[in-house]
Amino acid sequence: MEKISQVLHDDFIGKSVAVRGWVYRIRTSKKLAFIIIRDSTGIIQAVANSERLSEKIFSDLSSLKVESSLSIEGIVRKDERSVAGYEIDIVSAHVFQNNDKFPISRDLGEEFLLDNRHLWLRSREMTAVTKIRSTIFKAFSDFYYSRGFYQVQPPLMVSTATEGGSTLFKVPFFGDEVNLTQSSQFYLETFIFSLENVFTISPSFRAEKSRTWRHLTEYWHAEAECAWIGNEEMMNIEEDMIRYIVEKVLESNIPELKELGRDIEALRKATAPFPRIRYEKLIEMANSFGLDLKYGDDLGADEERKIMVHFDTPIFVTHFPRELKTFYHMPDPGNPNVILCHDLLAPEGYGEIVGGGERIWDLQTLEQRMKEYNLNPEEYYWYLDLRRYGSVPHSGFGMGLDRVALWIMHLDTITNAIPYPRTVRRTKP
RNA sequence: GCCGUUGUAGCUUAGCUGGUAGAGCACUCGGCUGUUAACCGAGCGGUCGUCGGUUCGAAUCCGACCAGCGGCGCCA
Repeated sequence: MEKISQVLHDDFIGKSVAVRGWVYRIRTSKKLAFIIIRDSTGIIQAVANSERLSEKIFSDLSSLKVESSLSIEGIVRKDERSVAGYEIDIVSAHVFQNNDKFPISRDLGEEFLLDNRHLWLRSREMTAVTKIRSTIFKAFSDFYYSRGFYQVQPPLMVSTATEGGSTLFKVPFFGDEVNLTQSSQFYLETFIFSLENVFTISPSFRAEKSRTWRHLTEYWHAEAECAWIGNEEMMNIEEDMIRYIVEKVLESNIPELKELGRDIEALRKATAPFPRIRYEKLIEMANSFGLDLKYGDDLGADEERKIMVHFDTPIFVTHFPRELKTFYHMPDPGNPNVILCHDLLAPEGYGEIVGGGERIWDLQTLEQRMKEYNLNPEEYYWYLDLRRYGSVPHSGFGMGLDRVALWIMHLDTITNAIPYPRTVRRTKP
């Protein structure tokens, strides 16, 4: 039994092969049936010729419908007339299931395809998306393993908030209540005292009623935390990591990128060095692009889009004003009104994909900041304990892998970048 | 939380100023072809989101309700 992509080579010409898969397209006539068969590796055209097959087999094959499953044996021929350039003359066939009409045909609406995502998953587009995601997820882990990081598994059910309490999902818990995690950062920080450098890929949940092209309520959060390093060094590592992911996709997924119509040269440009721009400089720059921002304004989706069409690579934006970020960020010793943090904005208008920076590691400063944010120190006793026993400078980041996938594939909405999107209005299929 | 929009066959849709519905895809049958999202002919398939109102007459106008979609904010 061969995989279809294997068969698409001159080595197989004239040889007998067996492939199995699903009917991708079928066209029939009295004497011939053209069946395009799909498996996980690709598509190939097979021809059933009534003169060479028994009447039974020919009529069985002719009556197949899209997505029927079968296996065939036949002789490979090079043929310009076939979609993939090669063709199999069917000698024998076995039909596993000749199904009823497949619900998905052409000219379909976005909503219908989302309702039928379990079936649409078989489409060439979704196959390309899921293959590229696989590369991205693997590349992320591989990168950190190669740097000597440990992968850790934080809890998903938690009793404390990381960002704001209003966006937490509450889940019943033995008569009590627990939250679904929004970020594993605090737990990752607990690991650095034994492992120093750690990462995780785990889901995060946000109960924000966001209805935008780049928000999911359940998304794949890639996070890392490193002992002994500061904001600058953290950015160096992230830059290498992003570049590694893009390179791996370019190495492994050119056919899939083409399938999605991705401008591959534009993606290749993203592997150049990433500019680092201080927040206040970025405001000036944005205004020179025609925006109207003042110091202290946060960057909205429109602003990020308008800024990022001017860059080929992602850019780091650093030194945000304190008020724009949450409590655990380290103030800049040179200017305590700004913090040692960074956002990474993806090019081609995609905007924020990473948020990170140096963490406050001094107990007093952290306690004071928590007071300013009205957080109860008792709930965070374990987080504060980290600053009591052998505290060290450290930095980390969180990256939305689905957003990275969205940008790398140049799709128009995040729901197309994940197989089963969970949004404020969708939990099916 | 705010703003905007849509609801007509399984799916994608046409239907302007009111005269009780047309098409493409899918499916079935037939024809034809080395076909490429094939093509040609026929068939199947719709109480036009729901309820109420105006009218001789409502998919079309009005009202209420229901459901869906898009964008912003929030963030990754």
